[in-house]
Amino acid sequence: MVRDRADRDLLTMPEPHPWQTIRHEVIRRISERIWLPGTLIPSEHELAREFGCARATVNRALRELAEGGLLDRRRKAGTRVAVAPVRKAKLDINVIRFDVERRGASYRHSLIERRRTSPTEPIRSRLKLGHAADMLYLRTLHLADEHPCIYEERWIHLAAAPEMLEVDLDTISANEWLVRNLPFSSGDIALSAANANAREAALLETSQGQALFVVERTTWQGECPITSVRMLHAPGFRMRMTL
Amino acid sequence: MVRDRADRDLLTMPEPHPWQTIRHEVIRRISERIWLPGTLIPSEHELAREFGCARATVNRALRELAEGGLLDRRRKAGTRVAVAPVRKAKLDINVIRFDVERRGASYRHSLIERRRTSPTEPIRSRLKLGHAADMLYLRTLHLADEHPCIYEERWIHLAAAPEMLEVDLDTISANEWLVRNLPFSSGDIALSAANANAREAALLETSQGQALFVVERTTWQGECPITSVRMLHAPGFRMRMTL
DNA sequence: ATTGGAGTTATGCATGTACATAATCATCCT
DNA sequence: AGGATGATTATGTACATGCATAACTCCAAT
Repeated sequence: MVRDRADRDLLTMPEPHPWQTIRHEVIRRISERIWLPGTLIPSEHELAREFGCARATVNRALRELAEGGLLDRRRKAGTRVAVAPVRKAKLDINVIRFDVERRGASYRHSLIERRRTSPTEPIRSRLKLGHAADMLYLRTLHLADEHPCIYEERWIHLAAAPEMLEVDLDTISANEWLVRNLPFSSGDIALSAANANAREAALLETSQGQALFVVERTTWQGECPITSVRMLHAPGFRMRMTL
Repeated sequence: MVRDRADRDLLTMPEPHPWQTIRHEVIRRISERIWLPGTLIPSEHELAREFGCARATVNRALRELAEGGLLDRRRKAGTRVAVAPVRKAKLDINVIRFDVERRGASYRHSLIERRRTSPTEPIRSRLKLGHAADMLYLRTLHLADEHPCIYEERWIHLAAAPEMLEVDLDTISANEWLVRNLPFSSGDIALSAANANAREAALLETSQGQALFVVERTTWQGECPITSVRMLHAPGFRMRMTL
């Protein structure tokens, strides 16, 4: 049998499902150096026999670990402990309002500028739009407990989101409207650091030159770009994630 | 049948497996607003009938999408399109040397300081070590094509990695040695931005006050902390990921 | 010696069945 | 009416089986 209460309780508590138990046990054997990096571990068949379960159950556990980067699997070659694991960290991309409210603060946003125009060259190339396109350019300040926390500059491709012209952006932020109404199929994110210029510093109530955490995000619906946004976070912001 | 070449080729190419085809098709129906946010989608049974496959196959596709945050699933309640999707982005955490070499640059690192000492208070609390512990403190500069790209300050818990005392840190960086020899079971990461102080600016060949991208990472083996590191990235660094 | 198969083997996936579990809904009893 | 109860239903998981596919081994043919 797979379940073993005595062992179970010593580790992280409730793991009712066999495949989770197996995953946990494999992690244990790797982190306690029972199975060394680079070495072959038993085949799914053998593990299934050892744990007294079906091969599919072992497969699910090992597949998850391989996706997480801890194992290397190749057909016929078998499964080995990753030598230099490329670990995968998962980052939650949430609506800004939720992030703020989850920290127990009150949320408000303020539209600074709203302009219908065609994109600048860097934006055009980032969105892979060959010719001038009809776009909405927005500058928005997000506040937590009335303190500015994010200043964002956003381009919205009106061909992808024509309804955006009718949206009352004082009631709902473009961020939230888009997330709620245009689930995107793909996107990319770039994180970096930049010094605040005079205008940005004033908006974020800090001083010029202050290091700001920058998130740039572009989202697509298939081949069609939806929006590209640059978000400057107020000093002190930290983005957390777990491995 | 599930496969449909004509549709297939218009999207992202090779998707030989039914469950991937189904996943893709569900994404399409959501992003093209055929299935609106908040609405119930057909049950696994119905979809299995529609796609002419087993329920388990549908289940796998939907499970992946739920893990990615695009769907909300609850027993009996059924599956609905997430209203305000908390999308999950995956970030690859690689060995620094690999990252540099993958960009086509030559890698070198240089040990600036190596000291056996007990940790400062902030480090002690971050590692949840109540009393003074025996640790190794390292300062290292990582270079790409002889230009500094990362300056790191690292604490290593010697109880977790006693072999570290014997390692020749000019031959292999602590980063790489640890990844190769102590596959860890868990860790946390915090990303932020900071202004370079005089010493950091000098090491990274930039000017004081320059905004730097900061990665702080702590790793654990079960309950036992292994290492905590603060990495300052040279100006211009961007961390990319996809949704 | 190198190339080219054929055989073998481990993983990857699909299927049908079965049972567990959670949530919802209708119903019955007080 | 209101609350407890049991039926229903969709998802979550497990399992046995079978085939597909990739890659390794080894042997034979050129």
